Amino acid sequence: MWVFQSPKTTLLPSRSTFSPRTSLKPPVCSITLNPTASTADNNKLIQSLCKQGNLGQALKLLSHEPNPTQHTYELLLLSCTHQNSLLDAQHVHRHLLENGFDQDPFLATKLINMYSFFDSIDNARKVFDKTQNRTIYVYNALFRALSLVGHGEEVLDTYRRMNSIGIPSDRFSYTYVLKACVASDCLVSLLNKGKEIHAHILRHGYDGYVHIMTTLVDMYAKFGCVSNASCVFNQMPVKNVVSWSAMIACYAKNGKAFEALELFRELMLETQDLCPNSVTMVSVLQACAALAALEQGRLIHGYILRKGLDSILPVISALVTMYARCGKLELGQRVFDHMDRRDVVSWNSLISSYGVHGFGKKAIGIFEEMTYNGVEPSPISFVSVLGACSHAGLVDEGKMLFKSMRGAHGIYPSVEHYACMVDLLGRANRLEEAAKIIEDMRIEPGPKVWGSLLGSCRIHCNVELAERASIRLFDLEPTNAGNYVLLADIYAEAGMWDEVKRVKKLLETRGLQKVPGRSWIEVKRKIYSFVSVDEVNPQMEQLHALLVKLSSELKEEGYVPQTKVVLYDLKPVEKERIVLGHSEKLAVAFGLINCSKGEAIRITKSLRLCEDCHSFTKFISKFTNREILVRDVNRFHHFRDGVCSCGDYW
DNA sequence: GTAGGGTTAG
Repeated sequence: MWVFQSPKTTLLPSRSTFSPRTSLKPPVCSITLNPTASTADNNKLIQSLCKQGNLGQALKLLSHEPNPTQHTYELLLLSCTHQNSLLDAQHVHRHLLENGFDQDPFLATKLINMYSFFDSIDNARKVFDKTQNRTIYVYNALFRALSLVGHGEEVLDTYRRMNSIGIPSDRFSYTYVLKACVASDCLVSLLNKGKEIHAHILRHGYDGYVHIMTTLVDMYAKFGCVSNASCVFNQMPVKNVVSWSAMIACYAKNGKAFEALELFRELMLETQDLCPNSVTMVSVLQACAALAALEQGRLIHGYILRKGLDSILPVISALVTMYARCGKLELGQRVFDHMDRRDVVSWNSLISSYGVHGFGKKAIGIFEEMTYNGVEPSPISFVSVLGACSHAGLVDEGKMLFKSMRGAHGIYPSVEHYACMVDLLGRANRLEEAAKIIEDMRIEPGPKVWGSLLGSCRIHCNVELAERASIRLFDLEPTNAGNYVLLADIYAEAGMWDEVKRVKKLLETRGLQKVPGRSWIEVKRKIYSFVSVDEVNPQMEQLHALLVKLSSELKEEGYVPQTKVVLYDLKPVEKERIVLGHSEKLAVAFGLINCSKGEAIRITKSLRLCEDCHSFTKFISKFTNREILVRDVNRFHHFRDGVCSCGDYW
């Protein structure tokens, strides 16, 4: 028997000096044979070496110790994950099998966790299969491992078998299986399974556990079931900051930014003992960005500074995006400039910020600066930079970047990337080339890709290609009203009124409705929202009167109403009345009345800006000498002195 | 011995 000793280190460092995440440099050890050392001493020494991060020496000693303990194996496995060494981990695994620990449920749990860490799900499953005494810990470890790789269905199968042999769920199992419902890579929604488990949780009296109920809120949020999520949230007997954050995130992610900000206000006003943290703030910033609520966003930024949350990377990335999406690109850039460290997400935020403002070349420049600084682009970096190329019409640059994905960065294009390319080529009126890209795709082109093509056909009024794309889209997402409306728009523009009727009939028979466009504006920290058929707003009469007056004045300046977007076969004057009532025009009129003269008018639109509103706003900006910023669903339009920053390319 | 919310795009 022998041991080795490091002359300058004590054999057993105190617990406080053990920091598994920091990669400690192994101390220089001199190995001394100690024939009298006991098994207990050796185990202690191996454990101590593991804690010091000296895995190599620990393994050397292991090979000479015939009786390692369970705890020794546990620390060895942990050390292998900290050192990121799958090979060593497998060596320890073999060793413990040979030493009679093959049926130890405690070590089986650790092994499953370890293989999960190394993304080696087959090995994790094998450990589970070979373990006969499956405690709830063993089951939970497998549930967690499978959920992490998206095998939700398998979790639920195993869970059902576990229950059928009389092993009840514990509070941990419930959180894992709820997560499994969302973490499924199969196409069938597991929402109903989630609801069943919800009922189970209530029946078994687990509805008092904050963790479980928060996971439920999150599960409903991820399925887009906002009302179910808020119902669970409202009925929670105890809520903490995580539950509040989950509900705020649910609103922010599901197009309910108003509600997200409202709930945050409630959290601040009505709970004294709960303090929002960085996670909460990220969702709140997302909500501000969605609404282009600049003043609210500034207040939140102030709060973040006061609470010292301004060094947390996700918070800063969300701040950059918030400012850019509120039309303050330069403030976003300033926040970025002040970062003392940046990750790929921070860079992506800035790239997409320049992209939505139409500065394609600048976005490419930042992308290049990022790689020059040694930050590897992620798939989202490419979505951002390709999107930026698309908005700016930089076709050649986009094609080169797309080509470099696989060649220079080893990233295989996903559906999103193909959709960007189709958009890039389609917008530039290279529709056949866009269609060819789809033909040559090695993966199944999903609705995003066909949707991009249809959108481009709408811009360039290509009926034949639009019909081809629509056939696929109606099949892939039969309930998306937007696709039918796009096709009807194209027919209307081509004057094919019978076809317009046919598509509208199709919409009707399928029980779908056109989602009305909505525009909103923030004035003195309050957000005002408009739809074209709004009769509730008390200022509506005044707004209409102003628009009629402006329209006739602008006509003298050369404005010609573009009425081809109206999906009805009406007289020109009626069509003109309809486009004059578009929600963004109402918001512009509201801004003209309620914003002070030197202040820019900032408007957000839920759909793509129509050609008439675009032309109208250009004239307005010159005629009234006002700066008007409109963010539509794709990008920013910055109107000044009769010109738009998009160069009429959008 | 295990658990809950978040960053960028679309």
